[in-house]
Amino acid sequence: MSDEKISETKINIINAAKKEFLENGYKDASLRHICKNAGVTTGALYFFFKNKEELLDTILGPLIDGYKKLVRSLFTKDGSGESQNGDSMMIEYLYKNREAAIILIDCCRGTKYETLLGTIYSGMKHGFESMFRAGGIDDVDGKLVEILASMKMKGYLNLLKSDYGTCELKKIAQSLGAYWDSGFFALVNVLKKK
Amino acid sequence: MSDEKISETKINIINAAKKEFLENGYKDASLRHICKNAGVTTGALYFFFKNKEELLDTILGPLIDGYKKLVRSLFTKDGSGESQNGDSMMIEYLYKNREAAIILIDCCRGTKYETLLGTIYSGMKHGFESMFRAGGIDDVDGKLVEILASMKMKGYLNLLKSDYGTCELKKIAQSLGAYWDSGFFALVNVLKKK
Amino acid sequence: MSDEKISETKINIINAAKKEFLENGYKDASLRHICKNAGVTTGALYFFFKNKEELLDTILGPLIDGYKKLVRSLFTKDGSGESQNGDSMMIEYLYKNREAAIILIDCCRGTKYETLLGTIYSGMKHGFESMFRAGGIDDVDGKLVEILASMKMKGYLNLLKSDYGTCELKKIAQSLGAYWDSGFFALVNVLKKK
Amino acid sequence: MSDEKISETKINIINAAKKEFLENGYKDASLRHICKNAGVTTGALYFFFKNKEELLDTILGPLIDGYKKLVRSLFTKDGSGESQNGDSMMIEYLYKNREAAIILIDCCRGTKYETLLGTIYSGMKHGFESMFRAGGIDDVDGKLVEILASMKMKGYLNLLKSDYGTCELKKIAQSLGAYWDSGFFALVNVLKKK
DNA sequence: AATGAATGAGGTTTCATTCAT
DNA sequence: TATGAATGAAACCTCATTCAT
Repeated sequence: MSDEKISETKINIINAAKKEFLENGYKDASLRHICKNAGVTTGALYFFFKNKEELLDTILGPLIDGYKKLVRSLFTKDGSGESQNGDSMMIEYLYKNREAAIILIDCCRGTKYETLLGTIYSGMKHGFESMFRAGGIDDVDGKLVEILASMKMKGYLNLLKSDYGTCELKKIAQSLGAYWDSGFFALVNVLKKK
Repeated sequence: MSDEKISETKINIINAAKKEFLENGYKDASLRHICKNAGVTTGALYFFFKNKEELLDTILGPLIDGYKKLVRSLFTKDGSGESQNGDSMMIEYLYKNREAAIILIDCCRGTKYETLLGTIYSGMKHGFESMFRAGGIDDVDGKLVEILASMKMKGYLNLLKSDYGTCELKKIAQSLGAYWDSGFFALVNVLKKK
Repeated sequence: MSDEKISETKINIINAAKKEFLENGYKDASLRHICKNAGVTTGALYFFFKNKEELLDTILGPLIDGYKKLVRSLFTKDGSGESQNGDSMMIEYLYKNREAAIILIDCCRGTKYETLLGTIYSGMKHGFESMFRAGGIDDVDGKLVEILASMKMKGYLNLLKSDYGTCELKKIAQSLGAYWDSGFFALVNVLKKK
Repeated sequence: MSDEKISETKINIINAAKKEFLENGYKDASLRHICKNAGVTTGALYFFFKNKEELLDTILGPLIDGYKKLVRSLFTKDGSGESQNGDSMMIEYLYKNREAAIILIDCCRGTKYETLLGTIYSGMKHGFESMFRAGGIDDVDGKLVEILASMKMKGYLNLLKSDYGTCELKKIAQSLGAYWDSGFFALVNVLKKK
């Protein structure tokens, strides 16, 4: 449908960059290595990308655009933004863009994307807090919420790193959902007794 | 008992190194910054440490020795190595050596300690697998186990990063224990039905 | 008379190059910037010009041809080449080709045109020397002459950088002429006393 | 008297840098060339200087400090700051620091020192304007003043580039002084008639 | 007539490391 | 013990230039 032809070289560079970012993180990724693996010289890279950061932007941009769109659509459907169904849609979406998603979550230390990740964490924490309130707990420890959020994110991350087919992925995601839900309700009960 | 007096300079270097490793990770840590913050020159650092790696070894060595000792003692007491009591002892131990523990878990990308971490993960996974077997599930998905282990480790890590007192730490650890246990049993039930 | 139609693209490139040379000097001028500002790609530039140097040649060539012609005509009219009238004709000529003239005088550090500038300086110095001889001074210090010449050239240069209309320009040029002449004769008197 | 020993290597680097700056200007100066000519590697340069700019600062700093001190002392002695005596003291001072002075005046395009040069030009222009007022001309053309100032500065610059002894320098400076003064008064007369 | 892609050298800077003293 | 000096490789990036189309 689209008649934009993306240069093969550019694709090679992007793929080599993805690999390098995944292996070493953004900061420790070497443009030289990327170019060598892509079979081009440094100058070629700089024909397609203004600098290292724009290379990262090119990889993460589409992922983030889609993510924002998905979040918006989830929020307009139901006010919570933290429904179980939303979770599964999110997982499916991220899984379709696995490499970029892993880079965003796990390989962006020290970049501007840390801020975005922080925002996402905030959203997750708000979700947990409203669930705690729904369970009758108003003064939940902030650090505990943070731990829960980070664990959930870590779960997502490792799910992305796996090689499941879409079907098996759903099963695992459901298993994880059961784990999280039961764990959460147990936690609520423990906290209520105090 | 020991009459080895550790030079104050060495201590300064180690402390500066811990801070730098925590902030930037091992690879992005700059020996120059460490030396500057320690108030010494590079030559001094290289008098005490053969190279950057040995500096990391010095920081992580005691932690790892103690860890191995603790694991051995837990295994000789009861065969599982994954008892609730073992968990809490482990948390307490790591919390006593928080800085080194965080460095080991979170700041060693690309170093030989990734292997050790892998071993620790293996241990955790074996623990989970034996618990699954005890719950009547023999063929649990390896990747699922890995996700559970990584989430638990992430929980530990964030616990270590907090600033709880020993007393509060226990409470949080218990809460997390409840979360993990309930989640786990729910998971067993889900998997049994299949 | 001539039926050579100069391509619009070529003109755009030349204009963009003039601007860039004026702002940054020849050496620090970037062909990329020039092309970007001209709205073409590097390939287009290299279709019209063999290299960066030829681009400069194209800009300075006509100026220099005209300059040589003017000098010849001045020399054939009267032998001095340094008459007041010659000065004013020269100023007018350069003012008509201001951009190129400024580039030649002020933006060619490290290029072959430094040699030409040197030749021009030599001409000016010969003029001064013959004026000194006419004033009865045969052994004037060469360095002093050089300073006088460089100052005069700097005066020209700043005149070119101004935005005077032709009429006002003449007034200023006359003022400067008075300055130079009076200064020169005072100088002759000082030197005679020694 | 002073017991600060400046490393020989540092001196070599500074000398090589001065030469390179003088020949190519600051921007086109190559640190690689400087290091090669100083007989060291790039790393050595960065032991002594934070970056290219600091290398320039080190060369120009003392010159500028002395310049400011001299200006202050001239202003406190007599209010004008533009006396003939001040001129000659300034020339002598600059001549003692010729290389740095030439670099400051002629090799700093595009650096922060352009601002300082601008300030110096402003001072010169103010001096000219007050002289014009003293001569009965209140509305002198700003551009004309600028041309006069730039010519004077160019005279200084070429004086600095010469190889006179202190004694001969004074003579030349006096000759130039006569040139400038007579020129100036002639100019005043021309402007009065209008 | 002009584009878009690619090269390779060189730019400034940071790094871990070494070594004479 | 520790300093200060120096190395050389590698980092990101820009440049003038070339070439197939």
